[in-house]
Amino acid sequence: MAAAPKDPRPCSIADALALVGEKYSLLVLREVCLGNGRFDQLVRNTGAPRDVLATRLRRLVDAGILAKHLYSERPQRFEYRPTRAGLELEPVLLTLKDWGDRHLRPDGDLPMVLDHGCGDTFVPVVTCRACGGEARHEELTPRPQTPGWTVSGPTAA
Amino acid sequence: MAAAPKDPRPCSIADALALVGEKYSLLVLREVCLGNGRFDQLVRNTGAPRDVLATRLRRLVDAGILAKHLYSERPQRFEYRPTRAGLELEPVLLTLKDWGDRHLRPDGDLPMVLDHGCGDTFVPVVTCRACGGEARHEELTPRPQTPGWTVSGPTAA
DNA sequence: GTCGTGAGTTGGAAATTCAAACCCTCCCGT
DNA sequence: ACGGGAGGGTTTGAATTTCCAACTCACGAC
Repeated sequence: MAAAPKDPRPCSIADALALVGEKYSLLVLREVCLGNGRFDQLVRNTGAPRDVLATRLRRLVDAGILAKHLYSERPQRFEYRPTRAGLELEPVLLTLKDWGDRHLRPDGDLPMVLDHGCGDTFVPVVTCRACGGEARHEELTPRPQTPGWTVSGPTAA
Repeated sequence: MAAAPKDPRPCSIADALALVGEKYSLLVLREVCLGNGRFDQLVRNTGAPRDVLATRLRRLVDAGILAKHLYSERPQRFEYRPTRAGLELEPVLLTLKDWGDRHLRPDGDLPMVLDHGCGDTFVPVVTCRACGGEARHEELTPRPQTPGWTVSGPTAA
């Protein structure tokens, strides 16, 4: 019989969400990736209260997702920019945006469109690094590496 | 001069997060996608308080992301399963997991590994539907479709 | 009958969020 | 020198949420 764990499942998704899953954090990252990294821009564009925004920014900087960038000495003025690690969260934003575009906008009236360098409109597809095929739920088999944690069989609706 | 908007930027990311961005929602979806859709499993595996979990489940069902599935009449027992829309959030989970695996586990000690149908370990790559190329930040040009909202130029760190 | 299981609901204390106001440093025009 | 204004926050107190433990209700098993 499997152990009856008291703590939640160990999981990189949970760990990632502990850093960027709080309210506004991903919206901050969105703006910062768009190049709108100043405090007042972030307040306006995300709608976050100023104090909450200050807290989130500290956390994201501490986590190495954003960095403060001086754009003016005298008066000292900073701008937040994504670090390498922050930019690597862009796939999360892209897939989330795509889901929202497809499921929350039946009219097809998108607030933002991305153009890809190839000349076409960008639509994300998640593929397998090894074979290049699109990720389909039925072709993914989860293998928990921690004893006591299981998955339960057919996962379709 | 651009308008000075009072409301936050209209955005599918924000709209999607309004549905699935609350604490535990994506962990619930993770478990449900793994096939662990029963209330007590969700409590144990996500760590969510029972009342919060009940609230989240109602919201996700209302949003059409999960559906209740009767697995036993007398006594009536339900299980939550992802709908089509819920399964289409899997790319978000996959990219988030990958980020967590790479940035939050320097030891390379992953709590879960996914096997792909192709026989290899699954690692997600986000590609452009049109050209098949991997999405790179510098090759994506955002074009806001709503007047008054801008993006500010170079977005690299 | 009493115990155990599954799926929640209830009640109150603790932690977060929110909005508005405030502060500080500098730059500018007069 | 003085009065704005902009940028980047901090403070304060009220409104929400979260958390946790305990409780409920419906059954089935012993």
